[in-house]
Parts: sequence; C-alpha cells; structure tokens
Amino acid sequence: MERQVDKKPTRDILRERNRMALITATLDCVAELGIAGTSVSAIIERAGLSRGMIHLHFDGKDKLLEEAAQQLNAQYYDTLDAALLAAGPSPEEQVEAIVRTDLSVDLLNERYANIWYAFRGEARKRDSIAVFSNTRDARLRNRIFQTFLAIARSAECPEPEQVARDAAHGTLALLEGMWADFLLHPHAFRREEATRIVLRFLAGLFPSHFTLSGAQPAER
Amino acid sequence: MERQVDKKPTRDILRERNRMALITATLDCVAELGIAGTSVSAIIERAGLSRGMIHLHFDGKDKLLEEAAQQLNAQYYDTLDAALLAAGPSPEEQVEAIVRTDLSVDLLNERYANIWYAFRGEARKRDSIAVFSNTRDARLRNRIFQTFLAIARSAECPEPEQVARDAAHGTLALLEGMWADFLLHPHAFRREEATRIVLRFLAGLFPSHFTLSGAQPAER
DNA sequence: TCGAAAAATGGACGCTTGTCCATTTTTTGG
DNA sequence: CCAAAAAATGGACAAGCGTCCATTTTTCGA
Repeated sequence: MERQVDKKPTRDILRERNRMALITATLDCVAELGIAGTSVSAIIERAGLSRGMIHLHFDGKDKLLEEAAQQLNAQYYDTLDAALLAAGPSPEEQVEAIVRTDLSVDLLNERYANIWYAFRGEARKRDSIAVFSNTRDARLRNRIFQTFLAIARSAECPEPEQVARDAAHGTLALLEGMWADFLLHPHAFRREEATRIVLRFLAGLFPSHFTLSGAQPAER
Repeated sequence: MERQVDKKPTRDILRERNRMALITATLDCVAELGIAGTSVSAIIERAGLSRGMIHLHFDGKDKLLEEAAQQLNAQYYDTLDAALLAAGPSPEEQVEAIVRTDLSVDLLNERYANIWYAFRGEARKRDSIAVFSNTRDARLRNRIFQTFLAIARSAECPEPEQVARDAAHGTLALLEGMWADFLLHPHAFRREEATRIVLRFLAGLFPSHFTLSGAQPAER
C-alpha cells in the first residue's frame, strides 16, 4: 500500500505557497496603504514575485481582491468557532464568548480593522466583496439570534422573538460601533471598557441572565 | 447712502455657484461610484464644467475632496443643532433628540451613508479626511457625555462620570452600528426598530429616566 | 537523463489618471 | 463702449495603472 503522504508534487506545494503569498501581500497592502494604494506593483513588490503571477494564479487584480476578502472572512469565523467550542454550552456563555472574542486582540486589531473598513468602503461598487460582507453578517446574525431566542424563552418574555431580534440586532450594532471606535482611536481604545458596555446592554435586557462583574449598576 | 445689497458683483456669485457645483458633484460621485470611481473626469462631467475648474477653485483633487468632506460635516451638525434647538431642554429630551435625529431620514439615508463609509475607508491614508472625521466624533461625543452626566447625577449613581462615559460611548457605538446596518441592508432596515433598540439600551441604564413607549420590557 | 509540461518572469502595450497652461470667453469699472 | 482683469475652457503632458504574452526557468515522469 503506497503512502499517500508526500504524494503531492513539489510543484503544487510551491504553487500554493506563491498563491498565499499574493493574498497575504494584498491584505498587507490594503491594511497599510488603503484600497487606493493597493496597486499591482505594490502587491508584487511586497510578495517578492513577478508581475505576471497575478494573472497566472488569479484572473486579474479583481479576483485577487475577492479571494483575499474571502480568506479574511474565513479567518474571522475560524477564530470565532474555536472560541465558541471552548466556551461553555449555555446560551449566556455562548453570547459572552462571541462578545469577548469579537473584541479580543485576535480579531479587533489595527490590521484587521483597517482592512475591514477599507473593504466596506468599496463594497458598494464591487459585488464580489459585498456578497462576502453580507454573508458574514447573515451567518453571525442568525447564530446570535438563535442564542438569544433560547435566553428569551427561558426568561419567559412576553414576545421572545422580538426581544431576541432586538437583542441580536443591538449586540451586533454595539460590536460594530466598537470596531469603528477602535479604527478611529486605536490608542485611546480600552478593550475592557468596550466589553463592559456591551455587557451593560445585555444586563439591561436580561437582568437575571447577565451580570456586570466588577462594574456598578447604573441605578440602584 | 448706498445700498449694500446687490453690491456683490455677478462675477463672484457665479464663481461661488461653480464652486458649490464642484463640491456637490464630488459628493454625488463618491455616493454612487465610491472613492475609487470619483475621478476628475467623472466630477467635471457631472458638474457640467471644464477640467481646469478644479485647479482654479481648489488646488487639485485632494483639496476638493477635503472641502467636500468638510461641507458634509457641516450639514450633519446643522441638522443636529436644529433638532436639539427644537427639542425640549431636559437632558432626557436632548438625548432622545440626538438619537432620533441621527437615525432620521435627513441624516441616515443611502447617499449620506455611502459617502460616510467611503470616506472612512480611506481616512487612514488621507490626513485631511481623518482630521475632520475625528473632529466630528469629538464634538458629538463631548456633547452627549455632558448630557448623560446631568442624568447620571440626577439619578444619584455611585460613579456618575463612569456611568455617563459608558452611556455616551455605548449610545454612539449603537448609532454607529445602526448606520453600518443601514449601509449593508438599506431595504430591510427599519428605522423604528433601530430607535427602539437604542432606547432599550438607555432604559436599561437609566430605568427611571427612559421608558419604551409601545415596546414591552424584555423581562418582567 | 532528457524531453515535455508547468511555473515564473518582466517588459511592452493601451488606457486612464491628475496636473498644468496657452487660449478664449465673460465681466468689470471708468 | 472699451480696455483691463477675471473666469472658464479644453487639449497636451507625464506618470501610473492593469493586462497580456513571448521568453526563460524549474519541475515532472518515463
């Protein structure tokens, strides 16, 4: 019986390496230079490869940008999924894991925020990026909604669907706002403060399910 | 005694008109084509003027973009100030006016949102735009913080400064998130729902100062 | 080991960009 | 009404863009 390992030719390994180098270089350029500054020349210079590679591995600059956006998206979900797996199984723990992970340094950092907002700014024009952006949004939205629905039902709310929808909507909007805050003031940003505020929001909605460890309640 | 009215030469009036036409055309282009699509050719075509005008009225495309951003900023504050003047004088009414105005169709519409996020995406690279963006943020942040501080003191919170800071931070982040939500799903967006969620947040922080008219509390 | 095939190179190409300026048109004040 | 001044025009220009392809280099399978 032949070993399947090491069966893949060197050629393909090197090919894949260059492919990834192009994607990484593209994301680096977007983070540092913005979309406008991310030219083919800038990308291939950073990747240390030749001009023609972009046309060989992708079908031009647009496709490269699209695949770079998809890879970024995949990284986001890999990190989130790992955190959700490590967290406890209860809805409260899952929600808190989403919040803390989304605000953690693994996801909310200067590189990631720069790329994210650069893409969003041009998403309207480029369908490829808009699709990926919406997909990310929809997946996360649905997951967090289901979690809140379980909480709302266990809390015996009058209208659990509406409450869960509001909770999901508000939590995502808050997280989004924290990202924008970080983008504009990366040095003044305080991770604990951002986390505390989101938890304040949740504690306001579900007082018996979320508590502020360390933070005083706003009113007695 | 000479009349001062009509003293200004026709020349200056026409000059100013063309200047404004360039700024408006620039903002239209950014809204429809994105920053990348906003070329000098696109701008002058939309304005119905000749190429050289950009260099005559401004000192090139960059300055034009900067002044366009400043004008957008001025429009935002004019609308907000008018709403605050029309609203009642109490801190609660002032906060609610900010929220409702920020989410009103006068400010939160497709044109405005497109321009806003297009600028933000490239703000990192262009100092001129970044400065205006931060200024807007700082002005609004301070105003809303002072208002919350009054509320927190009247509510006799244990730490009014921290509570007011959290409330201002959270409210702005929520509004920011609602804008992003509108940008991505302008048709699915529900203005009342967004407003209700922000008020839920405020009611959670200050139960005796904000109430949800029409909305059920999440828990009894 | 060697011919075939795949991968990588980098220069040439046409096109668009923003800037600038010689020219024309309009407006002004006497 | 007319000369001087201001405003507006639009083409020329160099620089930079993304694409493409003839050529060279590397890897593969027999």
